[in-house]
Amino acid sequence: MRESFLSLPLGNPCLPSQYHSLQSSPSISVSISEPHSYDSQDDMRAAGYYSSSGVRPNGAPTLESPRIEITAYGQFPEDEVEESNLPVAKRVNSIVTLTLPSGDGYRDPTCLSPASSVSSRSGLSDASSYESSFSYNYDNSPQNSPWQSPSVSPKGSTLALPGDGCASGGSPRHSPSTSPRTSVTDDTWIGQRGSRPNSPCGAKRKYSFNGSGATQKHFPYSPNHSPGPSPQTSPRLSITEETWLPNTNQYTNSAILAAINALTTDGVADLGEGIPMKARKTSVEHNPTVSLKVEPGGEELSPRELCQDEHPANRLPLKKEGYCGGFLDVPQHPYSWSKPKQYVSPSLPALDWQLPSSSGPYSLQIEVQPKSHHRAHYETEGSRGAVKALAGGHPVVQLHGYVESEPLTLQLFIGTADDRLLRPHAFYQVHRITGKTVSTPSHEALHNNTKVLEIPLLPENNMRAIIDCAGILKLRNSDIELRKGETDIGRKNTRVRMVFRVHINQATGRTVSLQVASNPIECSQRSAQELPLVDKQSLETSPAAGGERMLLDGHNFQHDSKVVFVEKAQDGHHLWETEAKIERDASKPNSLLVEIPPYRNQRLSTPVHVNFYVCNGKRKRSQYQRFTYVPASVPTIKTEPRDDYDAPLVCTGSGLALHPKPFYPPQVVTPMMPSELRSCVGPFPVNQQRLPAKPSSSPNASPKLHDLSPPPFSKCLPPGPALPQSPVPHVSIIQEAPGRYQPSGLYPPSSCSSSPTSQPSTPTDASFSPAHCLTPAQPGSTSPGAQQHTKVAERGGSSPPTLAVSIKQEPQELDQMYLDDGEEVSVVTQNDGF
DNA sequence: GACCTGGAAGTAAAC
DNA sequence: ATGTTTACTTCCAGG
Repeated sequence: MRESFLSLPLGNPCLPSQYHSLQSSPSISVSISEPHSYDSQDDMRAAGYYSSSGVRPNGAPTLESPRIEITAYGQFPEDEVEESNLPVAKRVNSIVTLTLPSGDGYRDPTCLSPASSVSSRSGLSDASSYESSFSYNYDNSPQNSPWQSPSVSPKGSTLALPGDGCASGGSPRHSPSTSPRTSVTDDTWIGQRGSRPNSPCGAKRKYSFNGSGATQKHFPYSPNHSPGPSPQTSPRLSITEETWLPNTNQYTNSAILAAINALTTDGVADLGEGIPMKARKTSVEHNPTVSLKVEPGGEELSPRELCQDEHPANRLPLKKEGYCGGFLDVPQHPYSWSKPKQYVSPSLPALDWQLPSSSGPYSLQIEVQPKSHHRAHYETEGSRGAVKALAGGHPVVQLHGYVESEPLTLQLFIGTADDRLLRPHAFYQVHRITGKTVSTPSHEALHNNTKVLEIPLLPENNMRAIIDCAGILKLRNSDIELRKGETDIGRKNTRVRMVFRVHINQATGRTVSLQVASNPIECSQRSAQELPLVDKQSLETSPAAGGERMLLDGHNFQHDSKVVFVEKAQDGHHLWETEAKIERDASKPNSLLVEIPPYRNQRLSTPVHVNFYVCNGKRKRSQYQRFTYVPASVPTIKTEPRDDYDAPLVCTGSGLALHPKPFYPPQVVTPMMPSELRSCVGPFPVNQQRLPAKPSSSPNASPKLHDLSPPPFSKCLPPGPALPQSPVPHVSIIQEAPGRYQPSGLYPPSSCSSSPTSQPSTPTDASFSPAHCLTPAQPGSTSPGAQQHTKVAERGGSSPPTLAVSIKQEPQELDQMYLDDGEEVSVVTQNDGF
């Protein structure tokens, strides 16, 4: 049973001090503050992602615009938001009051579910975990994230209401079938889940049994959750909303405002946000986030349990599971955690900040990359296991250069893998895996609606962790898209990256934050089976004359696969495109032997960066891969080394370097400031810049779209350039103990500014402002633009009008989407410019 | 019996 | 407005 979730505003109690306040009611206060400090960063993040929108209204001002919207104040974006939606008072009370008895609750859950859902199962598990877990309170979050609940609930809810299932939801949605989404509010909730499900109610599905039937199946889930019958009951449900509310309270003021709206909405309805549906949903969803599970007993979390996340906002409930999971050994257990936690400072950089992978003596590296494909599981499914490594086993992450005796906490969350700056993925959440097969202890925490898995990094293990405890949960697109601030589209947005972070406290009182992102991971069943994917290319460069053969290693290559080389202008316009010859006889499902086509201009004085992709048909393209034509005199370079290219970047860590593949655009890089830097800066930049083409990068993306997009780079922040490589180190964010980040230096505030805007800061974050800026690096960074956009657009953006507009269109192809993003970028730029 | 998986049916959204 | 295709979710079943 899950039980109810309580909302936890807090999230992670762990950090007492800091967070506490939050928890208590912190939120509110927090929020307030945020505004001030608000660095954009945090907010941005928070906002961005989550709900933000609601928030914005409030404080945003500062940030302003664009991004701000998103932000809500609270860091807890989602939660907040949602919460916010609720009026504060209400919330609290509401909690009580609100409780949506069943229906809503459920729905909310749904909403939540999305996010939450994530957990949902997890949640379940969580719970268990918690239990097992022990120690830490972290969050107790009840399920962790509210999210979970949602999921469950949704269905459950539905179930519950058999008849209406939906009904319960009452809401409109109910008609589940109908268009769930439409009605955002309730429906949404309900509906959402339902959405497909809708069917549930009406649904087509056969499953249904009894009348209500439809849902029943859901139960299954619920089963997990609560089998419960009472649909309503399902813990989740209750939890959700109610929970949320309460929690919410804690959250930010802005949130409150939002909440109010939301609440008012009603719970209704919409308040004003104008964004009815989404908003509500959002709110709802958010709420979920917030909520914690209580029931279970202990699980609930005490506030303390909540983990402390950095941002208050972030802190949401966590799951705690114990280490248990694995057996293991692990010395690590609880204790270790605790220590680590210490490190965590309240003001940790928002998850969407770009951080370097190395700084000074420290270097966070992914020793073993995850496989390029990992089918994520839905809340309605059972876990599909932990992400594995290409060669078997699991990804491995290690912090080099750390000689202290204190253990640290390695954070892991699921980030985006598009062309934009790295940020938490709205449609995927990390899922904690426990069991006999798991040797690494971990526990979940929520940061602004983003689940973060915290794993101990122990000196005795050489600060090396085997990531066998992380799965990936897919949230329903309909649930996420309904969120107020969410502008991203889930459709075809199925690539993610595992993002690892570590925060190192230094004697000086500062905290060095490092981040590394893995190679992209395709998470959809279909994409994994059908889309061609290039894991490795034997050549990175070639003389303009071409003619050399390049071996591509990857997946899903077909006899009729084509390899297309493309050159795009920064603005996305196609400058050149040609199909390379493939030696069919030498090609296999996992490899293609390609003859490098001659470049359009045989007289090169400088290297020219182009892209190529493998195409299995109109809509089945791999991501863009980088390739460089060099003047005849320049020797070609073999790919593997990739580092070459990326090297600098690499440092940063994210796997960029490695990525043989696709470039991700900046994003890949993103992890680190570097990326940005890159973009802006010299060497890489160049490449990257070209890469920009990437936008199109998405191979898939239709060129056309790309074209539209403005050149990302242009936007690069000015500053960036200067820093070029060193960047990394500098990039790293250092925050003072107090919690605020200071830029290590490099980044000019200016850039920050942009970022801020773009991102919504979270309340907590606020504190950082300046420093964050750094992080934000993104902002400026070339990609930045994109990133910003991203955020803006995606998250929340309030963004600039422009962005706002753009919003979720389906990308014909993801790439395109991203490309579109590019557009956003442009917009962003504007924003930046204000 | 729980957890993983792979495969695929059913549904909704995009063309 | 309708039919087709594509992508997303939910189920099912086997290991």
